[in-house]
Amino acid sequence: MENLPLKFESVFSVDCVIFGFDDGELKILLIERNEEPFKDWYALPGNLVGNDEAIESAAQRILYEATGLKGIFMEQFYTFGALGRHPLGRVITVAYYAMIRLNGHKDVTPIPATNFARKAVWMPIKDMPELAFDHSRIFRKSFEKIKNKISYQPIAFELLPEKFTLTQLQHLYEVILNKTLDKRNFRKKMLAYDILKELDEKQKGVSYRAAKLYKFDKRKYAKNFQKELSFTR
Amino acid sequence: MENLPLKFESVFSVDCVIFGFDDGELKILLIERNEEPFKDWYALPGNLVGNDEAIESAAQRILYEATGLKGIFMEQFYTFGALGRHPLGRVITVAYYAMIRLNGHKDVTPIPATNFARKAVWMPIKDMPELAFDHSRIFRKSFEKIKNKISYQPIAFELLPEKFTLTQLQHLYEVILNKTLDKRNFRKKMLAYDILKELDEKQKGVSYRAAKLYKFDKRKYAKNFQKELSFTR
DNA sequence: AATATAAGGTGTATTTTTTACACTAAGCAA
DNA sequence: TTGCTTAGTGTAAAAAATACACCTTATATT
Repeated sequence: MENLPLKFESVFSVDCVIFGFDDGELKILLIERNEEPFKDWYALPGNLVGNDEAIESAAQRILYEATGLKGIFMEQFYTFGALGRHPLGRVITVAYYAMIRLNGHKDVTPIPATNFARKAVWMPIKDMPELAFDHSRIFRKSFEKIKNKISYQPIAFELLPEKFTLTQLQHLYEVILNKTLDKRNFRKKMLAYDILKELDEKQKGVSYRAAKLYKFDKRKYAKNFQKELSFTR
Repeated sequence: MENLPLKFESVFSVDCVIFGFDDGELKILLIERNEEPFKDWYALPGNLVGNDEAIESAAQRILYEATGLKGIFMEQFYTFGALGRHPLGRVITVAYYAMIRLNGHKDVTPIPATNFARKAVWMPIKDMPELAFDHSRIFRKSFEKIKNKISYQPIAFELLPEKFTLTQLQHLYEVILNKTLDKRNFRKKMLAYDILKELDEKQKGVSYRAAKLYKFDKRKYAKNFQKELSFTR
Protein backbone atom coordinates (compact mmCIF):
# COMPACT_ATOMS: atom_id res chain seq x y z
CA MET A 1 0.00 0.00 0.00
CA GLU A 2 1.32 3.43 -0.86
CA ASN A 3 2.09 6.07 1.70
CA LEU A 4 -0.68 8.49 2.44
CA PRO A 5 -0.50 11.75 4.30
CA LEU A 6 -1.98 11.64 7.79
CA LYS A 7 -5.26 13.44 7.87
CA PHE A 8 -7.03 12.46 11.04
CA GLU A 9 -6.81 13.15 14.71
CA SER A 10 -9.27 12.01 17.27
CA VAL A 11 -10.40 13.58 20.46
CA PHE A 12 -11.91 11.03 22.74
CA SER A 13 -11.68 9.97 26.31
CA VAL A 14 -11.59 6.94 28.54
CA ASP A 15 -13.64 6.67 31.71
CA CYS A 16 -13.08 4.00 34.31
CA VAL A 17 -15.44 2.41 36.74
CA ILE A 18 -13.19 1.05 39.45
CA PHE A 19 -14.86 -1.33 41.85
CA GLY A 20 -13.60 -2.13 45.29
CA PHE A 21 -15.04 -4.17 48.15
CA ASP A 22 -14.52 -3.02 51.70
CA ASP A 23 -16.40 -3.26 54.98
CA GLY A 24 -18.71 -5.70 53.28
CA GLU A 25 -19.69 -2.99 50.85
CA LEU A 26 -19.19 -2.54 47.17
CA LYS A 27 -17.63 0.83 46.37
CA ILE A 28 -16.46 2.69 43.36
CA LEU A 29 -13.78 5.27 43.02
CA LEU A 30 -14.95 8.79 42.24
CA ILE A 31 -13.14 12.06 41.88
CA GLU A 32 -14.44 15.41 42.92
CA ARG A 33 -14.01 17.80 40.03
CA ASN A 34 -12.22 21.06 40.59
CA GLU A 35 -12.75 22.47 37.15
CA GLU A 36 -15.52 23.44 34.79
CA PRO A 37 -17.54 21.89 33.40
CA PHE A 38 -19.22 20.17 36.32
CA LYS A 39 -17.00 21.84 38.90
CA ASP A 40 -17.63 20.35 42.36
CA TRP A 41 -19.44 17.35 40.96
CA TYR A 42 -18.39 13.79 41.49
CA ALA A 43 -17.22 12.03 38.36
CA LEU A 44 -15.63 8.81 37.22
CA PRO A 45 -11.88 8.95 36.84
CA GLY A 46 -11.28 9.57 33.17
CA ASN A 47 -9.29 11.58 30.76
CA LEU A 48 -8.63 12.38 27.16
CA VAL A 49 -6.58 9.85 25.29
CA GLY A 50 -3.40 11.04 23.71
CA ASN A 51 -3.12 10.87 19.96
CA ASP A 52 -0.29 8.39 20.27
CA GLU A 53 -1.71 6.50 23.17
CA ALA A 54 -3.47 3.17 22.87
CA ILE A 55 -6.92 3.17 24.46
CA GLU A 56 -6.03 0.29 26.72
CA SER A 57 -2.88 2.11 27.88
CA ALA A 58 -4.87 5.21 28.60
CA ALA A 59 -7.20 3.15 30.76
CA GLN A 60 -4.20 1.71 32.62
CA ARG A 61 -2.73 5.17 33.07
CA ILE A 62 -5.97 6.49 34.49
CA LEU A 63 -6.27 3.55 36.85
CA TYR A 64 -2.71 4.16 37.95
CA GLU A 65 -3.24 7.86 38.49
CA ALA A 66 -6.36 7.09 40.47
CA THR A 67 -5.12 4.25 42.62
CA GLY A 68 -1.39 3.81 42.21
CA LEU A 69 -2.08 0.30 40.90
CA LYS A 70 -0.59 -1.21 37.77
CA GLY A 71 -1.30 -4.25 35.71
CA ILE A 72 -4.90 -4.69 36.77
CA PHE A 73 -7.19 -6.35 34.27
CA MET A 74 -9.62 -3.85 32.80
CA GLU A 75 -12.45 -4.67 30.51
CA GLN A 76 -13.89 -2.34 27.94
CA PHE A 77 -17.65 -2.53 28.16
CA TYR A 78 -19.22 0.24 26.11
CA THR A 79 -18.60 3.45 24.22
CA PHE A 80 -20.76 6.44 24.98
CA GLY A 81 -21.12 9.13 22.40
CA ALA A 82 -24.48 10.84 22.74
CA LEU A 83 -24.43 14.24 21.07
CA GLY A 84 -24.86 16.36 24.15
CA ARG A 85 -22.79 14.33 26.56
CA HIS A 86 -19.91 16.78 26.83
CA PRO A 87 -20.54 20.52 27.05
CA LEU A 88 -17.33 21.34 25.22
CA GLY A 89 -18.16 19.52 22.04
CA ARG A 90 -18.19 16.07 20.60
CA VAL A 91 -16.23 13.80 22.86
CA ILE A 92 -16.99 10.14 22.79
CA THR A 93 -15.76 8.10 25.66
CA VAL A 94 -14.70 4.50 25.84
CA ALA A 95 -15.64 3.02 29.19
CA TYR A 96 -13.73 0.37 31.10
CA TYR A 97 -14.26 -1.30 34.41
CA ALA A 98 -11.77 -2.82 36.80
CA MET A 99 -12.08 -4.70 40.05
CA ILE A 100 -9.38 -4.26 42.60
CA ARG A 101 -8.42 -5.59 45.98
CA LEU A 102 -9.23 -2.94 48.47
CA ASN A 103 -8.87 -5.16 51.50
CA GLY A 104 -5.28 -5.57 52.44
CA HIS A 105 -4.51 -2.57 50.24
CA LYS A 106 -6.17 0.05 52.34
CA ASP A 107 -3.34 2.25 51.23
CA VAL A 108 -4.62 2.36 47.69
CA THR A 109 -4.02 6.02 47.10
CA PRO A 110 -6.67 7.87 45.27
CA ILE A 111 -5.50 10.50 42.86
CA PRO A 112 -3.22 13.14 44.18
CA ALA A 113 -5.03 16.41 43.66
CA THR A 114 -4.64 17.54 40.08
CA ASN A 115 -5.97 20.46 38.15
CA PHE A 116 -9.25 18.89 37.54
CA ALA A 117 -9.65 16.61 40.53
CA ARG A 118 -9.73 18.01 44.02
CA LYS A 119 -9.74 14.62 45.68
CA ALA A 120 -10.92 11.09 45.24
CA VAL A 121 -13.19 8.95 47.37
CA TRP A 122 -14.36 5.39 47.59
CA MET A 123 -18.09 5.79 47.33
CA PRO A 124 -20.38 2.98 48.49
CA ILE A 125 -22.62 2.28 45.57
CA LYS A 126 -25.66 2.56 47.78
CA ASP A 127 -24.76 6.21 48.42
CA MET A 128 -24.00 7.08 44.85
CA PRO A 129 -24.76 10.71 44.03
CA GLU A 130 -25.67 12.00 40.60
CA LEU A 131 -22.45 12.21 38.62
CA ALA A 132 -20.98 14.68 36.14
CA PHE A 133 -21.54 14.31 32.40
CA ASP A 134 -23.30 11.02 31.60
CA HIS A 135 -21.25 9.22 34.20
CA SER A 136 -24.26 8.01 36.14
CA ARG A 137 -25.38 6.22 33.05
CA ILE A 138 -21.93 4.79 32.50
CA PHE A 139 -21.85 3.56 36.06
CA ARG A 140 -25.26 1.91 35.76
CA LYS A 141 -24.21 0.11 32.63
CA SER A 142 -21.01 -1.11 34.25
CA PHE A 143 -22.92 -2.41 37.19
CA GLU A 144 -25.33 -4.37 35.02
CA LYS A 145 -22.32 -5.75 33.25
CA ILE A 146 -20.55 -7.07 36.32
CA LYS A 147 -23.77 -8.37 37.79
CA ASN A 148 -24.25 -10.38 34.71
CA LYS A 149 -20.66 -11.40 34.37
CA ILE A 150 -20.18 -12.57 37.91
CA SER A 151 -22.89 -15.15 37.30
CA TYR A 152 -20.81 -17.05 34.83
CA GLN A 153 -17.23 -15.93 35.35
CA PRO A 154 -15.21 -15.93 38.52
CA ILE A 155 -14.34 -12.27 38.48
CA ALA A 156 -15.33 -11.76 42.09
CA PHE A 157 -11.96 -12.92 43.38
CA GLU A 158 -10.37 -9.77 42.04
CA LEU A 159 -12.21 -7.83 44.69
CA LEU A 160 -11.17 -9.92 47.65
CA PRO A 161 -7.88 -10.15 49.46
CA GLU A 162 -5.66 -12.83 48.08
CA LYS A 163 -6.67 -15.11 50.93
CA PHE A 164 -10.32 -15.17 51.77
CA THR A 165 -12.95 -17.30 53.43
CA LEU A 166 -15.88 -18.86 51.68
CA THR A 167 -18.21 -16.71 53.71
CA GLN A 168 -16.48 -13.56 52.52
CA LEU A 169 -16.80 -14.79 48.97
CA GLN A 170 -20.46 -15.53 49.47
CA HIS A 171 -21.11 -12.10 50.94
CA LEU A 172 -19.52 -10.51 47.93
CA TYR A 173 -21.76 -12.48 45.60
CA GLU A 174 -24.73 -11.51 47.69
CA VAL A 175 -23.86 -7.85 47.56
CA ILE A 176 -23.35 -7.82 43.83
CA LEU A 177 -26.33 -9.98 42.98
CA ASN A 178 -28.43 -8.30 45.62
CA LYS A 179 -29.90 -11.49 46.96
CA THR A 180 -29.11 -13.97 49.68
CA LEU A 181 -27.63 -17.32 48.81
CA ASP A 182 -27.84 -20.62 50.61
CA LYS A 183 -24.62 -21.33 52.46
CA ARG A 184 -24.43 -25.05 51.82
CA ASN A 185 -25.36 -24.80 48.19
CA PHE A 186 -22.99 -21.94 47.60
CA ARG A 187 -20.07 -23.86 49.06
CA LYS A 188 -20.93 -27.06 47.29
CA LYS A 189 -21.13 -25.31 43.98
CA MET A 190 -18.10 -23.11 44.40
CA LEU A 191 -15.92 -25.99 45.50
CA ALA A 192 -17.27 -28.16 42.71
CA TYR A 193 -15.88 -25.72 40.16
CA ASP A 194 -12.51 -26.68 41.54
CA ILE A 195 -10.91 -23.32 41.03
CA LEU A 196 -10.05 -22.62 44.66
CA LYS A 197 -7.04 -23.74 46.60
CA GLU A 198 -7.63 -24.54 50.22
CA LEU A 199 -4.83 -23.14 52.37
CA ASP A 200 -3.36 -24.52 55.58
CA GLU A 201 -4.28 -21.32 57.25
CA LYS A 202 -7.13 -19.85 59.15
CA GLN A 203 -8.62 -16.48 59.58
CA LYS A 204 -7.10 -14.46 62.40
CA GLY A 205 -8.32 -11.86 64.82
CA VAL A 206 -11.93 -12.90 64.89
CA SER A 207 -13.77 -13.52 68.13
CA TYR A 208 -15.38 -16.71 66.98
CA ARG A 209 -14.35 -19.87 65.30
CA ALA A 210 -11.89 -18.97 62.56
CA ALA A 211 -12.68 -20.03 59.02
CA LYS A 212 -10.35 -21.70 56.55
CA LEU A 213 -8.70 -19.48 54.03
CA TYR A 214 -8.78 -20.07 50.30
CA LYS A 215 -6.99 -18.70 47.30
CA PHE A 216 -8.17 -18.40 43.74
CA ASP A 217 -6.17 -20.89 41.70
CA LYS A 218 -5.53 -19.61 38.21
CA ARG A 219 -4.11 -22.87 36.97
CA LYS A 220 -7.06 -24.91 38.08
CA TYR A 221 -9.28 -22.27 36.60
CA ALA A 222 -7.66 -22.48 33.23
CA LYS A 223 -8.08 -26.25 33.30
CA ASN A 224 -11.57 -26.59 34.67
CA PHE A 225 -13.51 -23.60 33.67
CA GLN A 226 -15.62 -24.20 30.67
CA LYS A 227 -18.71 -24.34 32.81
CA GLU A 228 -20.81 -21.42 33.74
CA LEU A 229 -21.86 -20.37 37.20
CA SER A 230 -25.33 -19.41 38.24
CA PHE A 231 -27.11 -18.93 41.48
CA THR A 232 -30.82 -18.88 41.85
CA ARG A 233 -30.96 -18.76 45.56
CA MET B 1 -23.45 25.43 34.62
CA GLU B 2 -22.00 28.35 32.72
CA ASN B 3 -21.61 28.44 28.96
CA LEU B 4 -18.30 27.30 27.68
CA PRO B 5 -16.94 27.68 24.18
CA LEU B 6 -16.89 24.47 22.17
CA LYS B 7 -13.37 23.15 21.91
CA PHE B 8 -13.57 19.59 20.75
CA GLU B 9 -14.29 17.70 17.60
CA SER B 10 -13.96 14.01 17.14
CA VAL B 11 -13.02 11.96 14.16
CA PHE B 12 -14.18 8.44 14.52
CA SER B 13 -16.01 5.85 12.53
CA VAL B 14 -18.60 3.14 12.81
CA ASP B 15 -18.18 -0.29 11.27
CA CYS B 16 -21.01 -2.76 10.92
CA VAL B 17 -20.98 -6.51 10.81
CA ILE B 18 -24.21 -7.43 9.10
CA PHE B 19 -25.16 -11.06 9.34
CA GLY B 20 -27.53 -12.82 7.00
CA PHE B 21 -28.54 -16.46 6.62
CA ASP B 22 -29.16 -17.86 3.17
CA ASP B 23 -28.86 -21.25 1.49
CA GLY B 24 -28.27 -22.69 4.93
CA GLU B 25 -25.17 -20.55 5.22
CA LEU B 26 -24.26 -17.69 7.47
CA LYS B 27 -23.02 -14.72 5.48
CA ILE B 28 -21.87 -11.24 6.16
CA LEU B 29 -22.09 -8.19 4.02
CA LEU B 30 -18.79 -6.87 2.70
CA ILE B 31 -17.93 -4.05 0.38
CA GLU B 32 -15.15 -4.04 -2.12
CA ARG B 33 -13.15 -0.87 -1.68
CA ASN B 34 -12.52 1.35 -4.65
CA GLU B 35 -10.29 3.80 -2.91
CA GLU B 36 -7.04 3.99 -1.02
CA PRO B 37 -6.18 2.94 1.55
CA PHE B 38 -6.85 -0.77 0.98
CA LYS B 39 -8.12 -0.25 -2.56
CA ASP B 40 -9.56 -3.51 -3.96
CA TRP B 41 -9.76 -5.10 -0.53
CA TYR B 42 -12.92 -6.34 1.03
CA ALA B 43 -14.03 -4.39 4.08
CA LEU B 44 -16.91 -4.09 6.48
CA PRO B 45 -19.42 -1.41 5.64
CA GLY B 46 -18.46 1.55 7.72
CA ASN B 47 -17.93 5.24 7.63
CA LEU B 48 -16.91 8.30 9.54
CA VAL B 49 -19.49 9.65 11.94
CA GLY B 50 -20.59 13.22 11.42
CA ASN B 51 -19.87 15.68 14.17
CA ASP B 52 -23.57 16.16 14.74
CA GLU B 53 -24.55 12.60 14.22
CA ALA B 54 -25.31 10.18 17.04
CA ILE B 55 -23.26 7.00 16.84
CA GLU B 56 -26.34 4.85 16.78
CA SER B 57 -27.78 6.91 13.91
CA ALA B 58 -24.58 6.58 12.00
CA ALA B 59 -24.80 2.83 12.38
CA GLN B 60 -28.37 2.89 11.11
CA ARG B 61 -27.36 5.09 8.19
CA ILE B 62 -24.58 2.73 7.23
CA LEU B 63 -26.87 -0.26 7.47
CA TYR B 64 -29.35 1.55 5.28
CA GLU B 65 -26.76 2.51 2.71
CA ALA B 66 -25.53 -1.05 2.64
CA THR B 67 -28.84 -2.89 2.50
CA GLY B 68 -31.69 -0.47 2.04
CA LEU B 69 -33.06 -1.66 5.38
CA LYS B 70 -34.25 0.61 8.16
CA GLY B 71 -35.12 0.10 11.78
CA ILE B 72 -33.09 -3.04 12.32
CA PHE B 73 -31.81 -3.62 15.83
CA MET B 74 -28.07 -3.10 15.99
CA GLU B 75 -25.91 -3.78 18.95
CA GLN B 76 -22.69 -2.05 19.75
CA PHE B 77 -20.15 -4.66 20.78
CA TYR B 78 -16.69 -3.12 20.94
CA THR B 79 -14.59 -0.12 20.10
CA PHE B 80 -11.34 -0.64 18.27
CA GLY B 81 -8.65 1.97 18.51
CA ALA B 82 -5.23 0.39 18.14
CA LEU B 83 -2.67 2.98 17.18
CA GLY B 84 -1.83 1.69 13.75
CA ARG B 85 -5.28 0.56 12.70
CA HIS B 86 -5.88 3.32 10.15
CA PRO B 87 -3.13 4.43 7.81
CA LEU B 88 -4.42 7.99 7.72
CA GLY B 89 -4.11 8.71 11.39
CA ARG B 90 -5.86 8.05 14.61
CA VAL B 91 -9.34 6.84 13.88
CA ILE B 92 -11.08 4.78 16.46
CA THR B 93 -14.09 2.83 15.33
CA VAL B 94 -17.18 1.79 17.18
CA ALA B 95 -18.36 -1.58 15.95
CA TYR B 96 -21.95 -2.76 15.70
CA TYR B 97 -23.54 -5.94 14.52
CA ALA B 98 -26.95 -6.58 13.06
CA MET B 99 -28.80 -9.67 11.98
CA ILE B 100 -31.17 -9.39 9.12
CA ARG B 101 -33.63 -11.54 7.22
CA LEU B 102 -32.04 -12.45 3.97
CA ASN B 103 -34.53 -15.15 3.10
CA GLY B 104 -37.64 -13.70 1.63
CA HIS B 105 -35.71 -10.47 1.12
CA LYS B 106 -33.41 -11.65 -1.58
CA ASP B 107 -33.75 -8.18 -2.96
CA VAL B 108 -31.77 -6.68 -0.09
CA THR B 109 -29.72 -4.31 -2.15
CA PRO B 110 -26.15 -3.92 -1.21
CA ILE B 111 -24.69 -0.46 -1.52
CA PRO B 112 -25.01 1.29 -4.80
CA ALA B 113 -21.49 1.92 -5.97
CA THR B 114 -20.07 4.92 -4.17
CA ASN B 115 -16.71 6.58 -4.26
CA PHE B 116 -15.17 4.21 -1.89
CA ALA B 117 -17.17 1.04 -2.49
CA ARG B 118 -17.18 -0.59 -5.87
CA LYS B 119 -19.78 -3.16 -4.93
CA ALA B 120 -21.05 -5.20 -2.05
CA VAL B 121 -21.37 -8.93 -1.62
CA TRP B 122 -22.84 -11.40 0.81
CA MET B 123 -19.82 -13.41 1.77
CA PRO B 124 -20.26 -16.84 3.35
CA ILE B 125 -18.28 -16.74 6.53
CA LYS B 126 -16.53 -19.92 5.61
CA ASP B 127 -15.03 -18.15 2.58
CA MET B 128 -14.07 -15.00 4.41
CA PRO B 129 -10.99 -13.34 2.94
CA GLU B 130 -8.56 -11.18 4.85
CA LEU B 131 -10.20 -7.79 5.23
CA ALA B 132 -9.02 -4.19 5.07
CA PHE B 133 -7.82 -2.34 8.17
CA ASP B 134 -8.40 -4.40 11.31
CA HIS B 135 -11.76 -5.55 10.01
CA SER B 136 -10.89 -9.22 10.20
CA ARG B 137 -10.37 -8.77 13.89
CA ILE B 138 -13.61 -6.87 14.22
CA PHE B 139 -15.43 -9.62 12.41
CA ARG B 140 -13.94 -12.31 14.61
CA LYS B 141 -14.97 -10.47 17.72
CA SER B 142 -18.51 -9.99 16.43
CA PHE B 143 -18.75 -13.65 15.66
CA GLU B 144 -17.66 -14.67 19.14
CA LYS B 145 -20.22 -12.27 20.44
CA ILE B 146 -23.18 -13.67 18.55
CA LYS B 147 -22.07 -17.23 19.22
CA ASN B 148 -22.17 -16.46 22.86
CA LYS B 149 -25.33 -14.45 22.73
CA ILE B 150 -27.38 -16.92 20.74
CA SER B 151 -26.89 -19.38 23.59
CA TYR B 152 -28.94 -17.32 25.99
CA GLN B 153 -30.96 -14.90 23.90
CA PRO B 154 -33.27 -15.67 21.03
CA ILE B 155 -31.55 -13.46 18.49
CA ALA B 156 -31.48 -16.17 15.86
CA PHE B 157 -35.02 -15.40 14.73
CA GLU B 158 -33.82 -12.15 13.24
CA LEU B 159 -31.97 -14.12 10.63
CA LEU B 160 -34.84 -16.30 9.51
CA PRO B 161 -37.88 -15.51 7.41
CA GLU B 162 -40.82 -14.43 9.48
CA LYS B 163 -42.29 -17.91 9.18
CA PHE B 164 -39.91 -20.75 9.64
CA THR B 165 -39.81 -24.42 10.51
CA LEU B 166 -38.17 -25.82 13.59
CA THR B 167 -35.69 -27.62 11.42
CA GLN B 168 -34.63 -24.36 9.80
CA LEU B 169 -34.20 -22.84 13.22
CA GLN B 170 -32.16 -25.77 14.37
CA HIS B 171 -29.92 -25.60 11.31
CA LEU B 172 -29.26 -21.97 12.04
CA TYR B 173 -28.22 -22.76 15.59
CA GLU B 174 -26.03 -25.53 14.32
CA VAL B 175 -24.32 -23.25 11.84
CA ILE B 176 -23.66 -20.54 14.38
CA LEU B 177 -22.61 -22.84 17.19
CA ASN B 178 -20.75 -25.08 14.79
CA LYS B 179 -22.07 -28.29 16.25
CA THR B 180 -24.95 -30.63 15.64
CA LEU B 181 -27.87 -30.64 18.00
CA ASP B 182 -30.28 -33.40 18.86
CA LYS B 183 -33.58 -32.88 17.07
CA ARG B 184 -35.88 -34.01 19.84
CA ASN B 185 -34.06 -32.17 22.56
CA PHE B 186 -33.84 -29.03 20.49
CA ARG B 187 -37.57 -29.00 19.82
CA LYS B 188 -38.49 -29.83 23.36
CA LYS B 189 -36.36 -27.07 24.73
CA MET B 190 -37.27 -24.46 22.17
CA LEU B 191 -40.99 -25.10 22.58
CA ALA B 192 -40.62 -25.11 26.37
CA TYR B 193 -39.42 -21.52 26.25
CA ASP B 194 -42.84 -20.75 24.92
CA ILE B 195 -41.75 -17.92 22.70
CA LEU B 196 -42.90 -19.39 19.41
CA LYS B 197 -46.31 -19.25 17.85
CA GLU B 198 -47.37 -22.29 15.91
CA LEU B 199 -49.09 -21.29 12.69
CA ASP B 200 -51.89 -23.03 10.82
CA GLU B 201 -49.65 -23.21 7.86
CA LYS B 202 -47.16 -25.56 6.37
CA GLN B 203 -44.06 -25.25 4.33
CA LYS B 204 -44.68 -25.19 0.58
CA GLY B 205 -42.82 -26.32 -2.47
CA VAL B 206 -40.87 -29.10 -0.86
CA SER B 207 -40.78 -32.58 -2.31
CA TYR B 208 -41.29 -34.29 1.00
CA ARG B 209 -43.55 -34.01 3.98
CA ALA B 210 -44.05 -30.33 4.67
CA ALA B 211 -43.21 -29.03 8.13
CA LYS B 212 -45.29 -26.76 10.31
CA LEU B 213 -44.42 -23.12 10.27
CA TYR B 214 -43.73 -21.06 13.36
CA LYS B 215 -43.36 -17.40 14.12
CA PHE B 216 -41.35 -15.72 16.85
CA ASP B 217 -43.84 -14.30 19.34
CA LYS B 218 -42.57 -11.08 20.86
CA ARG B 219 -45.32 -10.87 23.42
CA LYS B 220 -44.75 -14.35 24.75
CA TYR B 221 -41.07 -13.61 24.77
CA ALA B 222 -41.48 -10.53 26.89
CA LYS B 223 -43.57 -12.53 29.35
CA ASN B 224 -41.61 -15.73 29.55
CA PHE B 225 -38.05 -14.94 28.93
CA GLN B 226 -36.10 -14.61 32.07
CA LYS B 227 -34.51 -17.98 31.47
CA GLU B 228 -31.37 -18.59 29.56
CA LEU B 229 -30.88 -20.98 26.72
CA SER B 230 -28.03 -23.39 26.32
CA PHE B 231 -27.29 -26.38 24.20
CA THR B 232 -24.65 -28.89 24.95
CA ARG B 233 -25.45 -31.30 22.25
C1' DA C 1 -14.16 -23.62 84.96
C1' DA C 2 -18.53 -22.97 83.09
C1' DT C 3 -21.34 -20.77 80.04
C1' DA C 4 -22.79 -17.84 76.35
C1' DT C 5 -22.08 -16.18 71.81
C1' DA C 6 -21.24 -16.23 67.01
C1' DA C 7 -19.92 -17.99 63.01
C1' DG C 8 -17.96 -22.37 60.76
C1' DG C 9 -18.91 -26.38 58.64
C1' DT C 10 -21.45 -30.32 56.88
C1' DG C 11 -25.36 -34.21 54.10
C1' DT C 12 -29.43 -35.80 52.17
C1' DA C 13 -33.75 -36.19 49.95
C1' DT C 14 -36.51 -34.03 46.35
C1' DT C 15 -37.23 -31.73 42.23
C1' DT C 16 -35.85 -30.08 37.93
C1' DT C 17 -33.15 -30.15 33.95
C1' DT C 18 -30.43 -32.31 30.69
C1' DT C 19 -29.19 -35.92 28.07
C1' DA C 20 -29.23 -40.06 25.06
C1' DC C 21 -31.57 -42.46 21.92
C1' DA C 22 -34.99 -44.79 17.35
C1' DC C 23 -39.00 -45.43 15.20
C1' DT C 24 -43.47 -44.25 12.77
C1' DA C 25 -45.99 -40.74 9.92
C1' DA C 26 -46.68 -37.88 6.06
C1' DG C 27 -46.12 -36.15 1.62
C1' DC C 28 -44.26 -36.23 -2.90
C1' DA C 29 -42.24 -38.46 -6.98
C1' DA C 30 -41.29 -42.01 -9.89
C1' DT D 1 -47.45 -48.98 -5.14
C1' DT D 2 -43.26 -48.30 -3.80
C1' DG D 3 -39.44 -45.60 -2.49
C1' DC D 4 -37.49 -41.59 -0.79
C1' DT D 5 -37.00 -37.86 2.37
C1' DT D 6 -37.91 -35.16 6.13
C1' DA D 7 -41.45 -34.40 10.02
C1' DG D 8 -42.60 -35.48 14.30
C1' DT D 9 -42.71 -37.76 18.77
C1' DG D 10 -41.57 -40.12 24.31
C1' DT D 11 -39.12 -42.14 27.86
C1' DA D 12 -35.64 -43.62 30.92
C1' DA D 13 -31.32 -42.37 33.05
C1' DA D 14 -28.09 -39.09 34.70
C1' DA D 15 -26.83 -34.78 36.36
C1' DA D 16 -27.70 -30.49 38.49
C1' DA D 17 -30.21 -27.52 41.45
C1' DT D 18 -32.74 -26.83 45.38
C1' DA D 19 -34.52 -26.83 50.21
C1' DC D 20 -33.43 -27.47 54.59
C1' DA D 21 -31.11 -27.90 60.33
C1' DC D 22 -27.91 -29.17 63.41
C1' DC D 23 -23.48 -29.94 65.60
C1' DT D 24 -18.66 -27.90 66.04
C1' DT D 25 -15.25 -24.73 67.21
C1' DA D 26 -13.17 -20.69 68.86
C1' DT D 27 -13.40 -16.78 71.64
C1' DA D 28 -15.32 -13.77 75.27
C1' DT D 29 -17.69 -13.34 79.60
C1' DT D 30 -18.82 -14.50 84.17
